[in-house]
Amino acid sequence: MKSSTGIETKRKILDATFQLMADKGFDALSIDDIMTSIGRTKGSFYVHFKSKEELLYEVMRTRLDRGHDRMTEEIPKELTKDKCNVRAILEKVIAEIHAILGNDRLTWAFAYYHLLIHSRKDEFVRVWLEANADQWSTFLNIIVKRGQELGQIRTDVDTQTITNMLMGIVVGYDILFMVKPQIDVSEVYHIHDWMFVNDPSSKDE
Amino acid sequence: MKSSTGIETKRKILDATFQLMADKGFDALSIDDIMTSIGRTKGSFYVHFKSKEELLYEVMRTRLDRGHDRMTEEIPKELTKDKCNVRAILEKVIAEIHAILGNDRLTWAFAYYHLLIHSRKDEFVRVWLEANADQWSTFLNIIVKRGQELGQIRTDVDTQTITNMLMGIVVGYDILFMVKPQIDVSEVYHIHDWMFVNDPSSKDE
Amino acid sequence: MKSSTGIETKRKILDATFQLMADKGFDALSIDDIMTSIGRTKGSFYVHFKSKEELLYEVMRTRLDRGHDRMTEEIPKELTKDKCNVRAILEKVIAEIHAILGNDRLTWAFAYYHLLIHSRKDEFVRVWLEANADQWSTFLNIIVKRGQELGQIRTDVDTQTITNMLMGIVVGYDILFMVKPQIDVSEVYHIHDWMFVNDPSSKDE
Amino acid sequence: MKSSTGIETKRKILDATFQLMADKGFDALSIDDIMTSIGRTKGSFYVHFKSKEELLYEVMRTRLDRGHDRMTEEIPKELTKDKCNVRAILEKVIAEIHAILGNDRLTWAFAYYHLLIHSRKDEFVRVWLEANADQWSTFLNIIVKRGQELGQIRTDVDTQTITNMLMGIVVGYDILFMVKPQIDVSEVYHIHDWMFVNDPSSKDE
DNA sequence: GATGAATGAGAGTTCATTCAT
DNA sequence: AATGAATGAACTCTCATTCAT
Repeated sequence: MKSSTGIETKRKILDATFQLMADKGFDALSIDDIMTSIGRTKGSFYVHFKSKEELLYEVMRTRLDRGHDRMTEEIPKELTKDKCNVRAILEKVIAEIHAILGNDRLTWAFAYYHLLIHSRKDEFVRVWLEANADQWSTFLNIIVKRGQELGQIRTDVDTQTITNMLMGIVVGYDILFMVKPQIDVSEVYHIHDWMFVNDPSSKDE
Repeated sequence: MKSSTGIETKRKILDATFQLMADKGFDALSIDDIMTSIGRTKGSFYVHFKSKEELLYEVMRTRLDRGHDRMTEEIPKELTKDKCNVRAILEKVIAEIHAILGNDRLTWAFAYYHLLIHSRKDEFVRVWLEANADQWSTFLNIIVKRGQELGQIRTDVDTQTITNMLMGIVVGYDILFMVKPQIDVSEVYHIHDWMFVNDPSSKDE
Repeated sequence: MKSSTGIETKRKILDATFQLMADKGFDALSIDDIMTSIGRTKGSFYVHFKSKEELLYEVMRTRLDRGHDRMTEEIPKELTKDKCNVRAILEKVIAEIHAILGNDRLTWAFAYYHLLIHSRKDEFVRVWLEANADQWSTFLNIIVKRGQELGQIRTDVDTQTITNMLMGIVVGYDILFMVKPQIDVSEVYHIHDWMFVNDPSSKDE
Repeated sequence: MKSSTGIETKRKILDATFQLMADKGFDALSIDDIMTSIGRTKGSFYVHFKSKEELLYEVMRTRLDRGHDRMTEEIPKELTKDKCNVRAILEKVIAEIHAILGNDRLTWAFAYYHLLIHSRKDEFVRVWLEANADQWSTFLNIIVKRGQELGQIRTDVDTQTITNMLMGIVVGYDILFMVKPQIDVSEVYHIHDWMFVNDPSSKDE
């Protein structure tokens, strides 16, 4: 097993790290754990990464950054349409997030909270997390504002506040889910009953 | 300072651990860190605790369990009153939580998420967290149900779902607060605009 | 073997390091080597030193700094005497150095040259070495100048140049000694035949 | 730059190693350092050398052995002349050494002392160093003896002792120069004032 | 000739834990 | 109740060396 593609091994390391991170957290995860799990030895880790820290950054870049980009292109286009259904769009967004997370939901949640904790001692991670949150906030803010303009979303609450609550409840459910995996995450859709006005087409799920 | 009450030192250790946990997390926190911070030496730690693990459990017991008890006695009494204002009660509950957290808000949040992560590898912690969540859930569920009975809280959404959303949004705001400490946590009160029906007395703060 | 005096173990580490340094050099010397040689385990090294680097500095401080101090007190007093024999004084100085080195001559030489090499990458060591050389230079310069004043040392060569040659030949012989341990280091005394003028009482050892 | 002459690359490796040795020492120098510095990769090192050890020997052979050969042919011829000026010859020898060292003086010095230290654990290096010293000693001894025969060099000191002091002071100045690069190495010529008798044409540089 | 992925031994360092004092 | 020396396992990282390509 002397030779394999560098890129392939690197990808395996990134994937394994992401999976294992959720279990033990990044700090408690040893390079030995990672490399053993992909059938390589400790020493060869450093062929692909300069340090464990670099590995973390790469995991964030390749794993957590993606997904967001996929949506920020189409959604804005749909919003500009004259007769658009903001609630439908928002549900699509959330559904797509769910799709991305898929069965890895818990893994993602743990990975994220590990980052959160890691951010305390790592400026780079802290900045990245905040930027990431800002991206989502900006993105959702656009949707909410459009909903208010079209008279579909209530206007008695400030746009940014609604955005914050939207984000808050989504991540909040993640936490509940971490504590009680049997919880029904789709309940989160009920927030729509509250933020959208006179909505005859009842929701499902 | 060679001799002091055992109980006093033990309390100091518990307090210091809680404070330091927020910064570095429980795992990254060394016994040396803790003992140095209270002016004692590493060796004497084991006079008070059998292991680092036991320390964690004691922190949870003495720090995180309390607060809850303080409320679960008075609130139910108020709820049984004929003409009670459920919204006012709920706001009192949240205000009281805020009071408990006080300036340690971030500390609490980090401590909690450390536990969350720790729960992955520690059955004891996992069970405790779930029990803790259940306590709160049960407690809030009672309030919400009473609100619905009195016609103060909307009934088109299931009692437990409203409870879950209530909890979700509260913890969700904590997360947002961890990422962006400049966020206004009191926004969370707006959820009341949504769950309570025809409420003329506008909210505050 | 759980308990011993900290100071005792620390001294053992310093001594062992000095001895072993001569063999393998400081870099090639592992902490395991040192601790095993004194019957302790690697981990306990860090009870006494913060790092391997600190160990090096302490070795320099406690080993290489001493000796010099012993002389710089008496010699100057002797020099101020009206009828002093500078050659005798100089020979005493060199004899005393030899006495300090004793059977550890090779060890000292190797330790010193390891430092020399280490100085390339360690500012602290570089500065220390230069300061150490300056001390000796200043010390010898005083002796030589006094000898010239008294008409005992030739004045056709600059004071500092004589000092430099004196130092040069002493360390030079150390090098020769490293390459060929059978060389007779006491030959170095012949330099006196050259620097001192009309000296009837010839001398070799 | 995929393919080049093997010999060319080998020479590059030898040169780079010599240069880099002075900075970090041979042990601290990694094969990666060397190969990167010449724009090749680690793996190809083993096309040219069997091991790192072999590299060291080759550096010694090709770098440190030369220079000596250049002189040992002409000088003896000059010495046999009836009316030869031994002092002039000796100065020529030293000047030539200086020329060989050139601006690499410090590099040579460090490289040499690394070897010195390396000799402790490597029989081959030890033997080579001793042979090298013997060569120089023999060579200088011939010059000194001839100077004594011609009455140009003092005879009150043993031939070999003068030779040793000559070597000692030359290498001694190298050490001083390592510690204090601002020192004037040409001072070393003053030893001639001492070993040569009634020399009217004084000399400094 | 050159590449670069992989290896495995060993480095310095940290740390929970033990125990004689 | 407190100390601090000692332990040993685990960690991140380095590096000479091998080998399929």
